[in-house]
Amino acid sequence: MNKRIADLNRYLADKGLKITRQREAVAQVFFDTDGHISAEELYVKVSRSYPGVGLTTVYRTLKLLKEAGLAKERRFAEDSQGVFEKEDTARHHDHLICIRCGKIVEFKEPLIEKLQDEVAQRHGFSVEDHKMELYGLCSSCRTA
Amino acid sequence: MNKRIADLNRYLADKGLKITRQREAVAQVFFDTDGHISAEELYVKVSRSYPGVGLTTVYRTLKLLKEAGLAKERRFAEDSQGVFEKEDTARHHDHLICIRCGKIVEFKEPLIEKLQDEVAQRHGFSVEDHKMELYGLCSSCRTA
DNA sequence: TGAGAACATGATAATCAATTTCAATTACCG
DNA sequence: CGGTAATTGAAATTGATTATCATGTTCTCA
Repeated sequence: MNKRIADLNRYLADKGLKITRQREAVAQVFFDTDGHISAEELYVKVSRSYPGVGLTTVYRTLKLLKEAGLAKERRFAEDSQGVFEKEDTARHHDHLICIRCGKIVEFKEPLIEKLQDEVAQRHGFSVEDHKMELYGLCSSCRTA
Repeated sequence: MNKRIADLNRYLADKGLKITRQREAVAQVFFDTDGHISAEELYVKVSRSYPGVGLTTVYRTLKLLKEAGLAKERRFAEDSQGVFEKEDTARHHDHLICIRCGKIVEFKEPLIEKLQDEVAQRHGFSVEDHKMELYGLCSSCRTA
């Protein structure tokens, strides 16, 4: 059915972990979600289709998905809870966030990544990952 | 004595807030600290020179310092603890973080900021602030 | 200068997301 | 199938941060 579910199952098998109803339910709903979702929100969504899955299990499954490289955790505002999004390594992106309405736009800028590598090299670092968030006003909020 | 303490006192006066022993103690120790420090760490440090200042007050003072534009709060990786650093608006910088030893190097790259503005403009955004963190291995950890 | 009003303090309690615990349940290897 | 190790979910716990509140301090203005 789903390539990503298969990826997860392969990861579980490799680690000697088990494929359970709950894990498949959480993963399925997560993979069907676009954009960002918190553990709490995902829990509510999963409960609708597959009642009886606990919040604890949602947290645990998200952790597994991260370990398997299938999900990525983000933390936008400095006070909020973590949110998760599908990891698509082929399409790494950064975020543009409106400080008034909260709108989030994803973008990718290879030139910036190239410069990041250069800067890191200058300091003797190799870059494994990065996080870049631009905070500002979107067009609607600017004219309003 | 200290220009920054004066800045803080001016801010407090403007807001109708009061200059207290505790606020000066926390601010003084904070301004004497280079790099990043958590509220808890600052509390310990303050307690050595000025015993009897509560953790609650350290949190409250750091919040004031942020509001006054004299401190900046950061949250690296997915660590749940926020850290603070002196804000020197004339020298905004980003961070290079070693994922093995935790070493943090600050850097500034005007070219990247120029590109950020361009990307934002393309999406109708104005940029007010940004956060960029590069995660990788420092030279010592790479060769170890 | 001194009294009063407003603000600040600090111990403790409360919050909130996230993790741990643990007894009961389930997957899966042979 | 049977046994064992992994998994589950409810509840308890953690860890960082914030709110509460009675008491103490600062600062204004007469």
